[in-house]
Amino acid sequence: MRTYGQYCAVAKSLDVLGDRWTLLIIRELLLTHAARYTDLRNGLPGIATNLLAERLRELERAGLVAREEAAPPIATTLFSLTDRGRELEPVLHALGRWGLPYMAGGPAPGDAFRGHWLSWPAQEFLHDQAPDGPPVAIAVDVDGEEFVIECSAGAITVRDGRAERPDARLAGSPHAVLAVLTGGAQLDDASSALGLRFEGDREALLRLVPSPRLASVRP
Amino acid sequence: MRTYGQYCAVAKSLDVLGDRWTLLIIRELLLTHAARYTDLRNGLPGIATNLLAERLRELERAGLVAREEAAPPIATTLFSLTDRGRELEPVLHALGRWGLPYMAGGPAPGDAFRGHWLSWPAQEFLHDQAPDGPPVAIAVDVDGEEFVIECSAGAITVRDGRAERPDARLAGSPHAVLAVLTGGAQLDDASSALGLRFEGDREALLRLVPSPRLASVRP
DNA sequence: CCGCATCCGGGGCGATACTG
DNA sequence: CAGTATCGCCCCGGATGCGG
Repeated sequence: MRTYGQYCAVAKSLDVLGDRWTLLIIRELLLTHAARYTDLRNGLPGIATNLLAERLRELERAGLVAREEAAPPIATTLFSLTDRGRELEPVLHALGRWGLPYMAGGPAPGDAFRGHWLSWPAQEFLHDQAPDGPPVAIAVDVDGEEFVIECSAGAITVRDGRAERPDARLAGSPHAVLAVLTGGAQLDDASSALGLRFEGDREALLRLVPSPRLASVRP
Repeated sequence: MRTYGQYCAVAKSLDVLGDRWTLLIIRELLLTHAARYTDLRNGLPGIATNLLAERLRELERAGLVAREEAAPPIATTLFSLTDRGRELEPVLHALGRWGLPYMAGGPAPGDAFRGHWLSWPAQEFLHDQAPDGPPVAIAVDVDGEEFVIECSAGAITVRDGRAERPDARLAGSPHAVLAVLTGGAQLDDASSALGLRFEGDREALLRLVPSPRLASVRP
């Protein structure tokens, strides 16, 4: 990117991050911790393959991304954030929170969606309201992509994949699941109005779901 | 800007903010509260005038910027942020904090500088360590641009212009002043190594300057 | 298959000139 | 003062090819 040529911290940040797709690549690496080139392509629908390669090179040169060549039997390349790259988490969180209102109406026609994009709002908005209770696991199925929200002793973790024996199952559109996760819709309202499907232990979910707040995604 | 077409809050934010110069225009409006077109041009050295006009139109359409035509005797246009635009303050703060390390070496050759760009670090890093003390005012002169840091009853305010009877005067390069404001350099070190000039009540400044911390700009 | 490199068309961007 | 007009150029998007 052409530099702004300004002795200002915001401009200096944008000199590094301002190129198209750069911050979304950071998003993917923050959400996945370590990803192959193909994983990144899949998490960034719409990116041109040459741009992804070029951005990764630039981010490596800037010291935000590390490239790890796996041992011969595996023969693949893993991309991950350096410490300096992980320091961008507050920036991505601020951007995500500011953009939440644009999610309210549901996806625009043609919008792509990936299940793991919801792991940020799950981490950010859910809180364990009964830290002394037993651990719970909630399986989430969004447009066929599945992940698991686990809660134990006050800590929330989100991981990809299927749960073995979840306490509850949540399934529906991205919009419906997001509305429930951010506290913008009550479970029953989302079921009737947004087609959300819920089964299992109702208490397990209600333990985590926040009360409605300003930053939420309302139906 | 061409939309990313992703149902993700970060991507939706970047659909609005991702164009070149857009976030720097927001920076100017956050720092100046209300600015004329010419003020914005002056605070954004390097921008092409057609781009500034186009960005302002887009930001107005997006509901982030309001254009106010002053009454006939004044005959000028004022641009300011809407409430929604001001909600970007956390985003700009996060970007500024992340970019601080890039300021450590001083300006790159050819870098432009404007005095009011320092008002953010002044607000962010200075704290009144003696809220019960008398009000103080410190005049700052950076490359000929002047502003005033005022402190009263624990609150820090920064404004452009000259102080009538400041308790202290601080003058020097952007790099030197920034290093002192962020706590990266002690006053004496900055004087000897960075050519900082200081006169007046030393206690007035030491009351505000933070102790060295990680996010500071070191010489 | 994975991780790119190359090629090409179109549009965003940069610089300057000009205007009510 | 607050823009519009114009014109290269380079970044970006989309497709294809290619070595390990």
